[in-house]
Amino acid sequence: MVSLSRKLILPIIRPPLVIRQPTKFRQEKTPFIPFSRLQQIKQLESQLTHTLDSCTSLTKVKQAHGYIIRKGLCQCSYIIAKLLRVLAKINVPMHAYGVLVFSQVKHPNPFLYTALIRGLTIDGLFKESVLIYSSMRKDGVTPVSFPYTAMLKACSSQMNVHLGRQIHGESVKLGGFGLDMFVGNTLIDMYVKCGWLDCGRRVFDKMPHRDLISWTSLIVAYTKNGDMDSARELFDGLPVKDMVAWTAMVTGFVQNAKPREALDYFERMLRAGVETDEVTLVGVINACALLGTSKYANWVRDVAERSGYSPKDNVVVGSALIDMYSKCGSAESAYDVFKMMQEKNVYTYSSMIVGFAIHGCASSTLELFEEMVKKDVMPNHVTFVGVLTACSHAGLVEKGQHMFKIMEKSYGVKPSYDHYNCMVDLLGRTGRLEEALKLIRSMPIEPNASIWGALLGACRTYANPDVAEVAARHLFKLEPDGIGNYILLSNIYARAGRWEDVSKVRKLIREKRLRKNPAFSWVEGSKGVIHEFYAGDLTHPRSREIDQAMEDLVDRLKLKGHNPNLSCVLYDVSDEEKKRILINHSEKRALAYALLTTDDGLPIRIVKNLRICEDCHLFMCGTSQVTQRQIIVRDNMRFHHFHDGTCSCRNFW
DNA sequence: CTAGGGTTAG
Repeated sequence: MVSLSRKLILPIIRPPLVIRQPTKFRQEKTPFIPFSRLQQIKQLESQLTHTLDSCTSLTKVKQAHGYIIRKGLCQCSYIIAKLLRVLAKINVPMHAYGVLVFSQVKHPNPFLYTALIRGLTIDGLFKESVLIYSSMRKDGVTPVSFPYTAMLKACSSQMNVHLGRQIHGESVKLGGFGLDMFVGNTLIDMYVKCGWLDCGRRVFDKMPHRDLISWTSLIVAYTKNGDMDSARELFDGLPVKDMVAWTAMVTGFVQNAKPREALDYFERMLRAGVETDEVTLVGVINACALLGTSKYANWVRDVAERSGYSPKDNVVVGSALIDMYSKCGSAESAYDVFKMMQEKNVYTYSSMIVGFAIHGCASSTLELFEEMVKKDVMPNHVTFVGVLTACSHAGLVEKGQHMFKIMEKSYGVKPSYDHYNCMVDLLGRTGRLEEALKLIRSMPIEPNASIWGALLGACRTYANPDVAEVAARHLFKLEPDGIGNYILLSNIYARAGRWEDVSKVRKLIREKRLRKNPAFSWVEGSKGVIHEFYAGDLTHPRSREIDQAMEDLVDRLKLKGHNPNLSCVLYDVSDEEKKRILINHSEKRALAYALLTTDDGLPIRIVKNLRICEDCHLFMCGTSQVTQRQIIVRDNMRFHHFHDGTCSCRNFW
């Protein structure tokens, strides 16, 4: 008891970063072998390594093994370990042939055990790895850290913290390297992957020597947890920052939807003279995709080209660029990138297919799908989300149903929640609400909140409070705190004129003390400066001018017969107050600012975090007519291209 | 051996 409590109150030690030293292994006692034979073996080993490396199929590996046996080296752990690593590399399952070859070695060394454990882990054969591990323990093999790291990784993939801890304990007892950098880093990673971040942190704090990898592991753990402040704190304390650490910060901000911070870190990284590679660039490209502005899109493409990563010969950068351009509102630029790419894989095709789909280019989507199949690129679940979405936007119900029916039979893609979602949307969009409900009830998997949400959304468009009530009942059970569901239901009741039900839902919202997310929009002003507008926030330095521009615009719209749609305001306030709330919606203020500051010929691109409301949608239509400016709004759902009084979404969104 | 990455609708 005493020693335990003393252990617990040990102060946290934070030794300085050390540059990694080459690991020292204990020398095993080897039998006497004449020098000439030793030289011969060495030569053979390097020759065999080379042969194994060039194996691309199981047959070739088997041939190589035959040769190894003939040369009398089938007992050599080094060579057999190499063989197992090659099997893993060419995706041959370990359990049949690999285990057989392994079992022929009488005294496997730790590296051979490690290779087998790793291979089994890749195949997801956890029990088998544990078995191999215990037989190694029984053999009393000279302890080195490799097999322990491999086992910790296996435990992490199985989320088995308990066994991981035990194995770590054994590594401490046996070899005393329980907190060396490899084992420690893997242990941190295991804790983090299993959601035990604080334990990971404790290991980090206890490690006597840490390298950049320890630091980066933990930084990434914090970013994945949404805790950018802790990540930043750790990162700031890092005396030497390399490309990977910087990239971890950049992508961390991207994953937490903070594109401007991501770009800020990227610039600091460049200023610090750190090199970038394709992984960094993908992070930066994604940041620009989040921003959704064309200027940054072109800028990052230029950066990529100049750093030697052109979409022409880099499939990862190319695919990321396609996704970015379509999210920045330009399916054309996305397709330009697509066309110039030499290598195209499933990511490339899927990105482009989804890109066409969200821009409403259904025929291009379907053509591209055919092309992909013809070129033997196997479509996956994401590809089908794109295809079904395209059918949905274009009202191609039969085509969509057909694709849904054949996706598993012809392409082996099992319909998932995402696909059912698309189908509910497809049916709901054309008003087939009962059919959609029937589909949901026939699902082999339990329908989740987003499925019922898709149905509820369709009920809003078709003002069907009866089906809406069914969907809402399930939704309130699955997501009791989802404010959006209550608002939707209330709007549906309102449109059906069921005001008593409206007030019932409003009361529910009040009782649950739910609050709407703050809405905001951003727009690119002159010189690529991005301006953010929050709903009702009048702190922009040019607020006065924006107000003036807004008044002018409202007057011009009134002349054309555009009136505010007061039913978009869910609060019980006077009509005047409703008008005031509507006119302060963030996208309207962003629009007024853009009209004020940008050139006439250019399209106005607005990005907003929530779904655009009906009143703003109408307002944008009207403005595109009276000003003859093209307006592109990206909301959290899709793109709206407003042109001369109409929207590309055909008023379904 | 251990750290950063590309496609998902409404």
